[in-house]
Amino acid sequence: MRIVRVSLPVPLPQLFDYTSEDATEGDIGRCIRVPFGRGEKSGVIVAIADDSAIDPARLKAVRHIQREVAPLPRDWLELVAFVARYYHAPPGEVIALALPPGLRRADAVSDRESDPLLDVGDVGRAALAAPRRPSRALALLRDLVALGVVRHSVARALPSGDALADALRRGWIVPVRRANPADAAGELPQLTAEQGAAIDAVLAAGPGFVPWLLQGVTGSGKTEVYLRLAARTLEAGCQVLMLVPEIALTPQLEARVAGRFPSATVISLHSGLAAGARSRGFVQALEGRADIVLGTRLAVFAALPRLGLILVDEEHDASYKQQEGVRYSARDVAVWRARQRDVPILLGSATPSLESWQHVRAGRYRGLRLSARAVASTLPAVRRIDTRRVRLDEGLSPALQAAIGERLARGEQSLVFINRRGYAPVLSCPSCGWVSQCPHCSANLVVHLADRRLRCHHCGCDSAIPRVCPVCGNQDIQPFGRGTQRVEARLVELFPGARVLRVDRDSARTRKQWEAMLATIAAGEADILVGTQMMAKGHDFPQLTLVGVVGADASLHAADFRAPERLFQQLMQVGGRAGRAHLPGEVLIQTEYPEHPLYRCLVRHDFDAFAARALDERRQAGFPPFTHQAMLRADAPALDDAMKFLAHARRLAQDSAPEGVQVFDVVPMRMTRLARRERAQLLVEAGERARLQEFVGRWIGVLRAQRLTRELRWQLDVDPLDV
DNA sequence: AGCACGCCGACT
DNA sequence: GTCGGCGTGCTC
Repeated sequence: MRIVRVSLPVPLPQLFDYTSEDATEGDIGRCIRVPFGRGEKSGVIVAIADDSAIDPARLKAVRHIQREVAPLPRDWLELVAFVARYYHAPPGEVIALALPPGLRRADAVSDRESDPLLDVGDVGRAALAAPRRPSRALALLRDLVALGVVRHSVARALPSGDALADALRRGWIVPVRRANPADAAGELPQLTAEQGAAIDAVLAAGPGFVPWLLQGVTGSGKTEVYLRLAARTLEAGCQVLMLVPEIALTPQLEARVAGRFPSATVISLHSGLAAGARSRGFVQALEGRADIVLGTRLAVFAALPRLGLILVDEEHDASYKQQEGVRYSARDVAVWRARQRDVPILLGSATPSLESWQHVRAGRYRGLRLSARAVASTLPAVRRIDTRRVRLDEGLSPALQAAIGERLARGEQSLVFINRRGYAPVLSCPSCGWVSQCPHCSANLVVHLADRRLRCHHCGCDSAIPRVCPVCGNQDIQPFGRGTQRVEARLVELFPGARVLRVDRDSARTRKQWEAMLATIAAGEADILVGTQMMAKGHDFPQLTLVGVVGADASLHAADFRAPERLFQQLMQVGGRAGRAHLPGEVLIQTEYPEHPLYRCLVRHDFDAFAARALDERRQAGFPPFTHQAMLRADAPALDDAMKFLAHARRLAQDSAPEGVQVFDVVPMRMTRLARRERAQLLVEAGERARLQEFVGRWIGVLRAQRLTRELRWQLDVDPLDV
């Protein structure tokens, strides 16, 4: 009789012990079902022992150990334990987030049979090409079993008759993705000198852990560098983990990777997948059958026995940070993982995060540069339009209008970038001062004229646009300010013959709509685009030669110390959309502060100067990356309750805070009210990460033991992005 | 987190 | 006399 130590998805920091007749060390890492309280739960075995600190009478027996799937390897359990430790989350919660939900259930075999977990590989492809006579199919299936391509249990479970076709229809057997013949036949693009140098540098450094930051301007061919390095990794028999910010926005990348490696198994992992597909992909990675795992932040938790290289594309992107539950940064976890597994990691971006940039300056990461565009000859010309002394027409300056007119005459595309969707950010009554406030949030309801609604962009609540002022009855209520819809409407009036296309979260709600829009733009069936930051993310629009930036000044004076970094990144990314292929691009930035250093750096495409300056400011102000932060947030229906809890937490912190750890004041959050709850926060900061970690660990332990009033909730955010 | 137990107000 | 509110406490 042995003791199995189990991590369960409950918000408790400890492990739970159970008895088992037959458990062995080989079961460590296996999914398990155990009785828990009145019911039953699934977890993961993290250790096997001979005795337990718990009274033997209280120990319950294991229900079922999932032995059909390979156990999760040690390094995966260590990774999960690290994330739990670093982000101060219960280990079981981290496992719940890292494992596909379908897999964790660990039910009996019947469950697995409905799950398509198999991949027929090369042999399977041959089998599928064979005539589909039932007897022949069954014989082939027997061969596949013999070759170890298909599992016995599943092969046995197949009904007789047209077995193979049936298995395929039910998804028990999944054919390997067909190679894109065009890509496989086509020659590889010629590398630029810089691309070649970057690849050589990474290869020369060998297979061990080296963190690289690849800084490459838009269009410089970062993806080609990733693909060449991936190819070398595959040749060496290793797996590649490639993280991207949002897979929905990058359908071409998926196709490009799959097309480039026709004989490799490429799987994608993201939250949009159906349970079966996600489990299947995870198991393929875990059993070493997947060669390339391409995915969003959750893919950083894929188990990869042959891992040889990690790639993080657009490493500065905020979507790598999970903003609820366990608030981990997939980019940071990826770096830890590369070190743990002693493999190289390449972080790529045109506009690196200041954190990664500072790592290069300090010599902790090695820098690589791609400063020349691989296809177009030059970077776009960036110009400022001083809007202090010009008359704007719905936000559009005469110079921008003229530039759009020129593009129309030449048959080229223009993009007006305005990072605010809807028609106008607020509806207001000029006579009594009423504004359209959200009843649940400290935010204004945005006017959506397209579907005649007032909508809150934070809680989603929605109401009809009133005809008269709800307070004084004034009939002359006005939308103030402007968003994409309003600019779109004006552009239609100004350029009657032009095809104006609005691209924002409202017009491209689904992946299908988004892809349709990309196709429309690529086919040249739109002349003027009006778009939000959706348009800034890595897409090539060969006919786009003008980007006009409207309303950027707003973020110049934002309270958040990261606002300038985000603005610069965004403008550089969206500017990069202009002028690829053979047409030179132009970026026009409307501003009332043409001499602002941020814009001056932008005009020169000088990320380095911007970063150096921003980092100096951060050093002087004592902000990250020169200090390390953890944020405690609380929310309740009434602000006072949240503030009181945090004040209590603050007293506890001050009692135990060591030297070098600074505890700030409790303050309401900038957007205090969100969805009927009021929120406050408490910042803790330290010069040394380890010191902060150690202190926060003890502090959170004490906080967990506090009893709370019913409606109060709190969470901890290590390395918060918004402060 | 669930999910029990447990002790006080408005209903068949 | 009961249904049901959510405070409190436990889960190997």
